[in-house]
Amino acid sequence: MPGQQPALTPIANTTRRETAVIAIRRALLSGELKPGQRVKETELAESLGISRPTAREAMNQLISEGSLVQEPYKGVRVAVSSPAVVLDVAEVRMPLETVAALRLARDASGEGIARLRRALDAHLAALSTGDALFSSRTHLDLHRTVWEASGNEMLKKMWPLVESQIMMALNVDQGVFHAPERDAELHQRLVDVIASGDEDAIVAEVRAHISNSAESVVGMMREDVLEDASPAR
Amino acid sequence: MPGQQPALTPIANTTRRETAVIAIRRALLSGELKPGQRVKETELAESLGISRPTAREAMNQLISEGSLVQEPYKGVRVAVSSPAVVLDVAEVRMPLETVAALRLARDASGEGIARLRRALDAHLAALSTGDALFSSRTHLDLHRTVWEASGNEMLKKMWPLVESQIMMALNVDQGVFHAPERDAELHQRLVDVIASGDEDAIVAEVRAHISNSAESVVGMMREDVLEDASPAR
DNA sequence: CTTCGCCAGATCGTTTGACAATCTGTCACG
DNA sequence: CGTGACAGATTGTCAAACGATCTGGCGAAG
Repeated sequence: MPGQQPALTPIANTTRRETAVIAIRRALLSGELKPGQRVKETELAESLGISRPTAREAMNQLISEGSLVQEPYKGVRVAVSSPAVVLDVAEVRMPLETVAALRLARDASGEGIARLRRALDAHLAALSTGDALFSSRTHLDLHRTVWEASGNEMLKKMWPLVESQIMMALNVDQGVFHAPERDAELHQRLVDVIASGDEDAIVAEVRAHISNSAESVVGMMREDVLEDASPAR
Repeated sequence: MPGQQPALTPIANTTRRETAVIAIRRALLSGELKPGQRVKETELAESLGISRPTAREAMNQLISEGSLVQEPYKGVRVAVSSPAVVLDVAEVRMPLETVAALRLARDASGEGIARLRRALDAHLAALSTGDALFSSRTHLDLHRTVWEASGNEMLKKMWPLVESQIMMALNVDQGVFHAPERDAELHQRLVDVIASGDEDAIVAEVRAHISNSAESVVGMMREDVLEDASPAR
């Protein structure tokens, strides 16, 4: 692993299906597609200006990632999270993101940490714009960098599943309360601890980061239930 | 969670796509489809007696699970494992399967342990038939039971990704050496330790089970490379 | 009033057929 | 030998049609 990016990278084919997947993801992240909402092939195809089979393929991909949920013959809906699921995700994320972070910390080339620093810079910049949608994306990018830069192929394969769950949690976060300064501090600290190489500290920080985040989201969800009669929702 | 299975369960629709997925999985597990082998839509459709789009959907699902690998416009191949990947999978499996096993052990209803016992019985019975393919399937069933009976929704979602990697490892195992008695002993012990409720022992046993299995497969792969000139391959 | 059966409409699942897009290999020419 | 053109193979996409399934509404019977 030479740890250097080639100056010229191959131009990748982008299929219309992939473009559709990206568009749907954007709609999910922005809240245009809402939890529980019905997603019909024909409508989606028309909205995106693609054929129905292509829409279907894009939907199938997001179904496999967990952002959409399908029942045969009954259609597709946007996945809905719940406090129990958020806690399940956190339970799985803690050990996995710890594995990833430890691999980053142990990588003598420092390439992974450098990538993580860049992702942090981007996230901090996004937070300072006050644009919640933009910073949600950089937030996801930051965590994805932890998983991908770990170099563990299995973690890379698993990331899309995890991302879709985090995306749902971020939607809850955005919808209720947003604290950019707090977010910046937490992620700055996470990256600093990983870069420190102190493995015990990394284990503890990753755990706390994820656990606190999940508890926060669960708390917001439970407040949502209490004020479910709100006309704004 | 009442912990009881209803006497009558809804009749599930099985789409042709799902039937095709199952058939392809069987071909992968049996070795009919070999690592690195090209899988063409038109041929697969003809072999399975389905239309090309349906074959395409089945393939896409297996691509998302990791059993098949796709490059746009260049086609699909059966995924190939490698020592590095096997070790990556083990690194991820150890904490996750530990989480699952601990949840099983902590479940006061004992339902998960009962399911696991049933899966073990099935696996032991399969091993005693001497049919390697059949026992590969029950082996996968047993580990899938650990993940699914844990009750963690995220683990359930992740299982297909893990299963496809284990399936590749089992193919290596079958192709080289098979030790039913050893297999039976290892899985009997794993289940017994989980059922014992001794959490430290569970952590250690799951770790050893997965780690030793991975090292064994890696060893076989490396022997394969050494004798790669063998005409039987 | 309740329950059941029937039917229509909507949508998903699948098939057929065609064409566009891309890749790969071969051949001819400079 | 290198380059460009072309053909063939396969994938990606589209259009259209039909089969399969589900859901809701309505009328009839008890």
